[in-house]
Parts: sequence; C-alpha cells; structure tokens
Amino acid sequence: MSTIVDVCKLAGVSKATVSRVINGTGQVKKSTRDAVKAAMEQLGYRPNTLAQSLARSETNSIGLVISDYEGIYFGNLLKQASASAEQAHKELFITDGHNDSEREYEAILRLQDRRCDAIVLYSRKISMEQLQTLKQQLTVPLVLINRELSEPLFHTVTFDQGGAVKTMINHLISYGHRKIACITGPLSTPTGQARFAAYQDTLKQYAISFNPNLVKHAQYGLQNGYDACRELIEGNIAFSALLAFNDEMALGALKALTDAGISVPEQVSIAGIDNNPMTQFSTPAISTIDLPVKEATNHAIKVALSLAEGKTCPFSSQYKGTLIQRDSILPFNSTKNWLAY
Amino acid sequence: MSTIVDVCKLAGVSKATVSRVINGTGQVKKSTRDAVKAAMEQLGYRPNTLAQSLARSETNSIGLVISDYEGIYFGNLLKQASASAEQAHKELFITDGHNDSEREYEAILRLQDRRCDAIVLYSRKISMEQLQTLKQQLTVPLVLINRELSEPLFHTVTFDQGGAVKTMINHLISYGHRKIACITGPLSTPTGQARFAAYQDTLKQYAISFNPNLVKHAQYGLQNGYDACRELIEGNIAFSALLAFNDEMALGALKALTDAGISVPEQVSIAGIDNNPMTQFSTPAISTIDLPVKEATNHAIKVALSLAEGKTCPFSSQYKGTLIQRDSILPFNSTKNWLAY
DNA sequence: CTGTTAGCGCTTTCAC
DNA sequence: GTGAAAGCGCTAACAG
Repeated sequence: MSTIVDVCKLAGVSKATVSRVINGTGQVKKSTRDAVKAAMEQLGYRPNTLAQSLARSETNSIGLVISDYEGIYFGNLLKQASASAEQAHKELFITDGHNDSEREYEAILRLQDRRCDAIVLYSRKISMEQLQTLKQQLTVPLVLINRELSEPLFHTVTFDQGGAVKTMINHLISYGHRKIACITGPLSTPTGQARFAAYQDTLKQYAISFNPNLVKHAQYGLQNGYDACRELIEGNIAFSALLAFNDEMALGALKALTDAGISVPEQVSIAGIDNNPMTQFSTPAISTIDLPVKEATNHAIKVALSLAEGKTCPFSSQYKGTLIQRDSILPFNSTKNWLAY
Repeated sequence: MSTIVDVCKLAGVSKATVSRVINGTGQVKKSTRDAVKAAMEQLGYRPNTLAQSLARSETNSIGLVISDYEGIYFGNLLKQASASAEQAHKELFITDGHNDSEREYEAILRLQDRRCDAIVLYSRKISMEQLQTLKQQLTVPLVLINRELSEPLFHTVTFDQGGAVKTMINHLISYGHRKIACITGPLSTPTGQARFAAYQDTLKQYAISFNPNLVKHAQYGLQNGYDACRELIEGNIAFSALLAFNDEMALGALKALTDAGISVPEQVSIAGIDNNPMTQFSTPAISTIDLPVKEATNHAIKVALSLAEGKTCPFSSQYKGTLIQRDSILPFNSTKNWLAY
C-alpha cells in the first residue's frame, strides 16, 4: 500500500499538492497535476480513508442500524437506504442489533465512535430510557424510522400503524364482517401496540364487542401465523374474517385454514399487512396494506443527511399505508360459515 | 466529544497511561487505573475508532460485499455473517454492489481503502478480469462465496450448484418423470450456468433427450417464475414435472399452474431450490433443495479472519445441498396429464 | 501555484 | 509503573 508520500517522491511535489489533486481543491498547474496523477496511477495509489476522515473530522458516511435481518421490511429498507446514500455520495454502514435493545444501543454508539456523519435507526427494541441517554451522549444527528416519540428527542419518520389496521378493519366491516379474528404481532413493540389498539378501537366504533377469544398474540413469521391460526380454529369460536398483523403470519394462517379444510375466502376472509410480494402469489392472493417503506427510508436518509450538514428539518413526518385489494376477502353474506354463528 | 487528552488532564496522567487502560495493555497501578476510568466515565469518553485504527493500522473489522439486497439468500447470509463477526469481536461492514459488477469492484476497493482486515465477497456479477486485477491491487485477503475459480486467485467457499440440480432431477426421475420442464435463473451467472448444465447432463444420463421447448430462462423472482410458467403452459408441450432454479420462481410457477386450472401435484409435480421458508407454507408445500448458506457464510468469515491473522487455510471448500421432500411431487404413473403425451 | 507546518486522536517504543 | 516523543496518512491554514 503506497501512501501519499510515495506519490510525493515519485511526482517530486509536496503532500499539500498531492492532497490538492486528490480532492480537487485549490489551484494546481495542469502539468504538475498530470504528473501527480501519473504517479498515483503508477503506484496504484488510493488515499487511506481512515486518515482522510481523521484529518477532516468527517467521514462522509452515514450509519444505519436495524433490529435484525429478518422480515420483508428490511430488504426494501436496506435497498433504498443504500440507493439514497449512494445518490448522495455517502457511504452507508449497516449494523444490526441482533434484535436486542442493548446491542442496538451499543451499535449506535459504535457508529458514532466511527464518526459517522449521521445515524438512522430502525428499531423494534430500543427503550425510551436508552433514547434519553443517547440524546445526551450523541453528538451526531440520529433519526428514527417507525418510532413515535412523545418528547421531541430525535427526528422521526413514522408509519401510521394504527391507521393501517383501521383501514383494513373498515374494509372488512364494509364487507359485512363482524366477527373478525386477529393475530397480532408482539405487543412489546410500539408498532404492535398501535396496531392492536387500532383493532380494538375500530371494532368499538362499530359497536362490535371485543372478544378476546378471537385474538392470538404471536411473533411475526410464517410458522407462528400458522400455529396461532390453528389455535383459533381449535378454539371453536366462529369468525368470518381474520386479520394478521403482517403478511407472513397471514400466509401461515392461510395454510392452517387450508389444512383444516376451511376454504379461503369462501368460508373465511383473510387479510395481512406489509404488501409482501408473496401475497400476490398465494392462492388466493391476499388483500393487504402497503406501507411505503422505500419512501420513508429515503426520507429518513435525506433528513439525516440534512441534519449532518447543519440544516433544519421538520421534526417528524408520517406515511400512511394504502389498501391493496386482492382475492382473499369476500362479502360476509356470501360466506358459508365454517362454524355455526 | 472528549478526546484522550481531556481524560489525561482530568486524571492527571499521560496519554500513554490512558491508552494503556483503554486497551488493557502494559502495567498500570490499580489506583491510577481507577482514576483514569473515573475520568473516562465522568467525561463519557469513548475512543475515536478512526484514530485507533490509523495508529494501529488495523481496523478490527471485516467487509462484506453482496450483489444486492435481493432474494432469500442474503437475509440468512447477512444474519450469519453478522453473528460470526460478532462472535469474533469484529465489526462487520456490509456494502452492496447494486447488482452491477463495476460497483461491486469499487465496493471492494473502498472497503480496502477503509482498511478492513479482510473482505468477503458474495457476487453474482464480478468478472474474472476484475478478479484478476483485484488480485494485484488488494493487500487484504479476499474470500469468495459461491464462486468457483479455475485459477487459485482467492480462497473460495462454494456450493455444489450442479449437484443440487442433479439431486432434484434424479429424485424426479426416480418418481417416473421424464418430461421435466425447467425454468432457469439468469444464465449470465456461474450459478445459473452450473445448474443448467447439470439439468442437461442429468437428463442425458438417463437418455432423455433435451427438449428446448421445455425450458424457459428467467430472472429470479415470483413474477418471472409466473410468467415463464405461463409461457410453458401456452407452449402446449406436455410435461409432468417442473423444476424452477429457485423457490421464488417455483412459487410463481405454482400460482400460474393453479390459475390455469392445472393441479399440483396431481397433474404436474414441481420443485425448487433454496429451501425458502415459504415453500413450507404454500399449498402444496414445495419440495426443494436446502443449501447450507449459514454454514458456508460462517466458514467464509472464519477463513477471512484467519487469513487476516496471517494463518493459512484450505484454499477452497464446497458445501452440498440436501433434498427436502414435501408435497409437490407425486409419482408419474399417478399423475393425470394436463396435456396429452 | 506550491511548500511548510501544524495538527486529527490514538498507539507504541524507549527511557526513567 | 509512567511519561516523552515519534509516528499512522492525510488535510488545512499560512506563507511565499
């Protein structure tokens, strides 16, 4: 690995000059610039990013920490984050928190130790207390995706999670369903809570009494959706529709229903959330709510970048989901119940 | 952000001493160590990783570049890579090549500019020429996942891609199938080529003549699998079994078949590769080949780490897939053809 | 236009 | 045990 001084010697100039041609700053006579370039070329010289960053005290990079590499979300998220960063000519450092709040917290700190210019966090786990202390410790801007804050600690980009559920329940009810089963995601996360609250609230708006036997709590995932749905079936409580809090669970539930000989959507309508590509290719294709993950991610990165440059940004922005109608929902009156009502 | 000198002043010691307690190197009297720790604590001091790396000329990190954040593979891959790196107390830097060989090449160089201790590459795109020049430019070890090399340029960890297809075709043939349609992945990649060659070779071994009308080339993905399968159906060439070169395409094909009123597996058996979790939850569940992505990834990281420490490692290692039997394959004699043979 | 000279924040001999 | 000093490779005034 050749260094800047190797280039200096070969080109017969000073470090300052080489630095100038590396960065295209200041004035350099064309002839000497060419000489320097030739020298760099000949040596296969590449600046040491570490040294540059240390000297400049900025890294031209942004850090992203996600809870883990699980779910459909994060593929889109990483993809968009990567694209947005590239577009801004920034490096993107991705770290996962191994789905553990303490590790997430550490990951953020380590990103700051690396002197990222800004950090974006998409966390399911991190606690309010941790965010509070981060507020003290952090000197670089942090923006949160999918996390509503009561106090304006950090900039946030959120989804209307409650609205997503509400939209779908409304849709189901408009189709005449009233006994709507529900498989929630983990209630330990803000997202889970918001969605579950919306489920209950929306039912209440229609004066449909909440039936705890109609809801199962599960971790996201195909198998968990399957299992939860089996429990529902074995519970022998009639329902004409089923909302799973994400598409994977909905897909698992579909399988459970099918295995049990209950036909979807003829006997029970099902719905999910996320607009997982697979919902389009299951039989029946599953109605779902599309959450604009890419847009939100792009926006979060943009905000982080602006903040890094010292600009000011709106403190929070929210994205809404949109209903995607497919084949898994039929009007209630045409459903042949799988269990007596 | 406080620096080491802030700690020095507060603790009334020299940089050397602070450095010693940071790294736990050398001898420091307990009392002064405690004083230093107290000072660090009080200031919320955290060492600047950049400066440490520059001084030590090692970053304690390993770089991973993948083609893009697409497909089922890479989720497992990232997850395992992250776990393996963490276990070795190394930071993991993940970069994607935006599915473009030039960008991948650049990504590798940038990782080296960042002075990663080693680099792991999982590329679909990068060319032999680029690898050749990398061989010249790179001073850090590079290990390739899923890339067979004719010359021993770099250490490799590969999958027996041909064997995976062969295993499945054998399985199909043992079930009496002979007209086996095929939806290949992109033939521009080594993986695609190996798999396609195996398809042809295996048929030949059974003296089954290759029928080009029975094969469609597609990009991986649900929709592409769907479309390719439609073409197959519309081609009106009889086949009793269908192998898609990945599970997503198989899932798409299943949908196409279902939409066309052809029942799986009664009328046509289908199979995929990857052991995508979804194949277990489709109806019918799809038989597939499980590729030990996690094991291979873990091994690649380990090799990279060893190489970084100057140890020597076996130059190449190969992992084999295993057949996962599910419900999508039935013996030929019991299939009711969807088209006259 | 170009070179000199301080750093950036930390590690690491080498003395004391 | 601890400190002084010389870097790591590069940038950024400041002169000239």
